[in-house]
Amino acid sequence: MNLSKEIADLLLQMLGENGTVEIRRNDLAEQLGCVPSQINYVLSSRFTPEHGYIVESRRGGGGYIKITRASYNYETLKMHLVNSIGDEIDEKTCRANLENLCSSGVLTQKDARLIFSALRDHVYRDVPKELRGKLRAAIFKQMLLVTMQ
Amino acid sequence: MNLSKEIADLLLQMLGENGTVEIRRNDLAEQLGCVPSQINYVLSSRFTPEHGYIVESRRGGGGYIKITRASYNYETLKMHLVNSIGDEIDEKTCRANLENLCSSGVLTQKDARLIFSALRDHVYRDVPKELRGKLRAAIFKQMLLVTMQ
DNA sequence: CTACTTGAAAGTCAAAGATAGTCAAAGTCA
DNA sequence: TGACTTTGACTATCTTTGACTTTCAAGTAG
Repeated sequence: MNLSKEIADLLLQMLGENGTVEIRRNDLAEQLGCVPSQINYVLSSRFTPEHGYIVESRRGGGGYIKITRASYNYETLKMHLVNSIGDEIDEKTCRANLENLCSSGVLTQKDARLIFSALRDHVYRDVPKELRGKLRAAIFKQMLLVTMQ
Repeated sequence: MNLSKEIADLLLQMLGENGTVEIRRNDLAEQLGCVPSQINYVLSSRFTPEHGYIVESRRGGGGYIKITRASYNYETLKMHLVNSIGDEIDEKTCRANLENLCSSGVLTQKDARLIFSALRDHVYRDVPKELRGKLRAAIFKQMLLVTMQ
């Protein structure tokens, strides 16, 4: 298992039931034996708003990083989604969106997996590159509309 | 016996009872004394949805390739189905197939509607005509495998 | 009180490292 | 000959690291 995943798992565990943690970046890095900026990498790759998290921080003496699991209501989620999909979309963003919908209980794991299977890169192998994103977005929206109706 | 077959056999053995393996491409290649891309060849020629497998992967540090076999009970049914779809398919045929699956209790109405939404003609407007059928077939198969998993 | 200084955080970014994917040329075998 | 296989150069993506930058709180001088 790689470092980033370990860090992410640790943070997830610390988030726990409460859904919030506050860390000191340098302390955590030392405890884990990595460079501090690795923490930033993990945060920016796995604790984004699309993944359903809000990250706040403060520099200087007494600085901190605070992670909060966002709990949106159904309407907000829908609006966020509709706005975030746009004209084209890539596999990664689809996955993040679906995970978010899942963890907030809007979609079941099963539906999410099903939808995702239609959005996987390798399915679009034969489609001209410049079309892939557009087509994926069209299919994604279509399916979301159907599940959420 | 050729290399590809050996690799395939090894993977099958590793899939074992569990029906799932996770490998590191480069390690396996080295262990087998072949180039890494040979693994990709085996996967794309023998572990396709038509064969009843789902392949996921990730690049970069800690990267992996994960192979999952669709569950044993449904295997025959699924393979039959997926294989009967062929290389391309049109909207009407998809609908007929889905209705069939529904009425024989293999799929729920809800799943069928969801799947169908990704196969509708108008979604493929911008795709070159000669590609539509192929793409639709690829997506259909992928989704069927995932729902019936 | 205000302005400046200083040290303690966190942030940014780009280079290097670690994997996997793609593609086409060459080889093999029925 | 045609389908399948093997190979390797090149590409794409994800991770790790560290040098450098920015921000903040607290202390200090005027």
